[in-house]
Amino acid sequence: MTFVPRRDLRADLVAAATALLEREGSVAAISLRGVAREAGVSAPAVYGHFADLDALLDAVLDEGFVALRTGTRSAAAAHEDPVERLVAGCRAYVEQGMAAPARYREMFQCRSLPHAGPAFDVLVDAVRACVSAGRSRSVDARADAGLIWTALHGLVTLRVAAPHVPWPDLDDQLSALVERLALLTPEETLPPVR
Amino acid sequence: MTFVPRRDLRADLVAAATALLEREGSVAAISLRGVAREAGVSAPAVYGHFADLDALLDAVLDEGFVALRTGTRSAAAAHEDPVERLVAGCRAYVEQGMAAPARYREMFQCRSLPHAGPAFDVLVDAVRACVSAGRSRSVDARADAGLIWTALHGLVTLRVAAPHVPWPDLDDQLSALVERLALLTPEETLPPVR
DNA sequence: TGTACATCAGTGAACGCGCGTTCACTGATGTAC
DNA sequence: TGTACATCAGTGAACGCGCGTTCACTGATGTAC
Repeated sequence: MTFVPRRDLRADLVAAATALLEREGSVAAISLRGVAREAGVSAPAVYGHFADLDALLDAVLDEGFVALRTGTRSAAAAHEDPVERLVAGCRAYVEQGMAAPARYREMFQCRSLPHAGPAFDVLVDAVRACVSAGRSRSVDARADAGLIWTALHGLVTLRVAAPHVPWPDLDDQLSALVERLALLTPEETLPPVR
Repeated sequence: MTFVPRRDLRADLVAAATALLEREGSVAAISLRGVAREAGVSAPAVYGHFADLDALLDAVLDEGFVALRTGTRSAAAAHEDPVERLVAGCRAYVEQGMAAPARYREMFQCRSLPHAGPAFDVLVDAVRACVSAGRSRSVDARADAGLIWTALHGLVTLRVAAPHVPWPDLDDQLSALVERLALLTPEETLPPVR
């Protein structure tokens, strides 16, 4: 029995394609030969692990969805207060997106967004928790969660697209967006709903 | 003197590339030969009007910026009330973006966004007009305009990216975003600032 | 322990294809006389 | 009005290139005896 696998070429290929994606800025600029070159392997070697280039790129984007989901979940889980949970989750979403902007953009392009539904429900629940705690005036948590997602998506993509614009502090923008769109109220204003 | 120019191949090429862009979904999928084919002309004919494919694509995106600017300006100009102006301009922005989604996306990708500055100032002024009329509680019009732009950008790109999601009514979302992010107040609540 | 063999991940050469770009050309349009 | 010519937008053939994909292969690893 060997505990030292020589190499996980499949993972290396996904990593190479991910690096290439950020360097080139678009999946359309990525070639199977280019990924193989980046991974230090011959082009036909790719076929041992993926049916074709599309399957490899699918794996890259799937990894992005996993990172987005686990990142936001663990960030939210680190807080007890529902408002802090909501804001922390949103911040993690933006950070995950901006950490790999080209991958983030491609994830939301021409795909069925298979992971979107459950992830969005988590956001809706986070808003509902704020309402239950008397910290949000929202009367339609699902609709307001949609506004928040929209704004977070805009925050990631617009900042990455226009890096030369003198943007305000990211955290200030994020806090303002979440506070206003989730209709958050100062902690002391409203008593919890009975 | 002839008033019937036989054909404006330059305009035809830009139109062909624009159509191709929406069909393919990405500038990276567009080839010089493909554009020439779409325009019914040989590939070398392109060189009579553009230095290369990049110059042609620049013309396509420039046309997009012009459409975005003129569309929002004329929509805003149709209203007297500052809140109506702001909302109408924002709605026109979203409509222009969604009318040519692939072009819109590419406009905000890897480019210096040359037209962004002045266009953004128009938005800032629109928010300021609401403040002056006592219709907005904003204390930082520039920052709040940044939030609005962010949200509008997210609205266009997220809806286009996730068409299968059962989105709420576009106008409802747009109104809610602008109202909350521009800190608009009901007309009768505040008297105009003196 | 040593030898023969099966397995299989990765290689290198080859293919056909569409690409960007060049070049000499053609043929319609406009002008000079 | 008619003829000769200059202009110039667009053509078709050709080039070299990187691509995706195939194929027979190689050589290291693990197993059977």
